[in-house]
Amino acid sequence: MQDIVDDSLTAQVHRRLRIDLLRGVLPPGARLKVQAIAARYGAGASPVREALSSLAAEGLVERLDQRGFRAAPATVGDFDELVLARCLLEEVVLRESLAAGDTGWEEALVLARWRLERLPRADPAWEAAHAGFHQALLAACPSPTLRGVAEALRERAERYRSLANRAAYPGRDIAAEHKAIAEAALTRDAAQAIALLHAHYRSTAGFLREALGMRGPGGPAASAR
Amino acid sequence: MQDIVDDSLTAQVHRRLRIDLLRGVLPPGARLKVQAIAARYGAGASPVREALSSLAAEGLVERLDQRGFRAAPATVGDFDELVLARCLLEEVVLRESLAAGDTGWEEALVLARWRLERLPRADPAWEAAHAGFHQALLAACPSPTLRGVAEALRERAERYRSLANRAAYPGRDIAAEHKAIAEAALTRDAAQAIALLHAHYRSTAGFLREALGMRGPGGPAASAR
DNA sequence: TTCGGGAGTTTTATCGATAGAATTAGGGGC
DNA sequence: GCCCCTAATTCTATCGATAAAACTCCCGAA
Repeated sequence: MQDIVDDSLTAQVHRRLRIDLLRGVLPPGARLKVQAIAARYGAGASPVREALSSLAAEGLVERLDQRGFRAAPATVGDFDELVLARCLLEEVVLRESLAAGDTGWEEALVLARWRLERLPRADPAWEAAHAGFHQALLAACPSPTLRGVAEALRERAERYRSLANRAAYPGRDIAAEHKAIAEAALTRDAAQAIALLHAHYRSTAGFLREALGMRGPGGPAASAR
Repeated sequence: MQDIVDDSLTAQVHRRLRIDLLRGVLPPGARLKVQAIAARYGAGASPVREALSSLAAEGLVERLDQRGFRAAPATVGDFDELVLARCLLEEVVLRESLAAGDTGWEEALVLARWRLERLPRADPAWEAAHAGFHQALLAACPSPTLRGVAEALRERAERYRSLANRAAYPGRDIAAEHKAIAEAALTRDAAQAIALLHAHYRSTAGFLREALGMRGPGGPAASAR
């Protein structure tokens, strides 16, 4: 048969817009003209407008006074702040996850790492597996709200990664980093896991900033001991 | 012409809906019929629908598959999780704020506490002053994103407070609690400030849970219809 | 050439109308 | 008397149309 009950047009547009935004198809700062989008996704103005409103609330899109919407801009400042926010937030979320994780969580984590490990970084499924690994890491944190925020921040970060399309990470062994993080997590060594996670993020941030040719002011990733 | 030409209708509706939602005028779980709201706020369906979409993204409203919107339900489970999330999040946000706060931050904090202190709890301006105090506390955290999340959570918490309308806090000296928190913050005693803040939240939570007559897992606080 | 003023052209923000999905109200069967 | 099925009614999800606001571009004055 066909697709699983295509939900509302609004939902479809929302989903597709989000993907295009995260994938960089719609570059930062690009004006999002309602008519154009409506035509592109085969919908009227109402669903598009609704989807854009949601995305604006989520922060992926910006609303200009009386001038419509545009893709959220990407700047060094925003990026650095994003990294900082992730480090600070995941510090507690990871800690709580380690404190509350049970056997099921451990197994899911092992599985997630296995799936990530066996995929080459070039595989299109790698992104999803990577996201899965990081999610599994935090999955046991008892606050869905905070896990949700962490997830939202991860998405924003992935957008930057897409923008620095296929940036290579010379001389870096990401698999090893993930392995180390997973091990620290499984042995419930919170301090170590957090330190490794932070290093992981900061390292990626460094490469990305480089690849994006971003530099100059914007406020360095502050000090998060 | 400086008729502060209220921004777009969508924005107006959004603002008013949010207020009514936070104030409990629109009780948890209440169906939010587009037409009714449109009529109430003197607008067409489009602006209302857009506003509702945003609010849904913000979590104040829920979207039912093909059945419209309804005010986010309020349950013990949600409330407890909210308190937990606030404690965990503000633990780092407050810590970073204390670490980064400069003289200006200190002065703003002192001022905020002064304003709060001189207002009787019954004064309609108390809520705002209270919000101001807690914001001032976190204001120096270098991550606007996390401050924003903290603020969003505070709003959700205030919604619960409204629902437990004019609940008294017998035998509790809130002013003293604020004073202690402010002092710990000003002396940069992070551990102490965090402990006091957590106690402050948990204490309020206890009274609220009581006042709302919430007990039993997931029990709804209201049933609309 | 440079700057300010319009006229003309896009786009946005909203409205009113309309298929259709859902919910409710009735009427028989069992 | 209780439950199921169909008709009537209520709302939601969308479309197409339309003032109003915001850009463009071209032109003439300095």
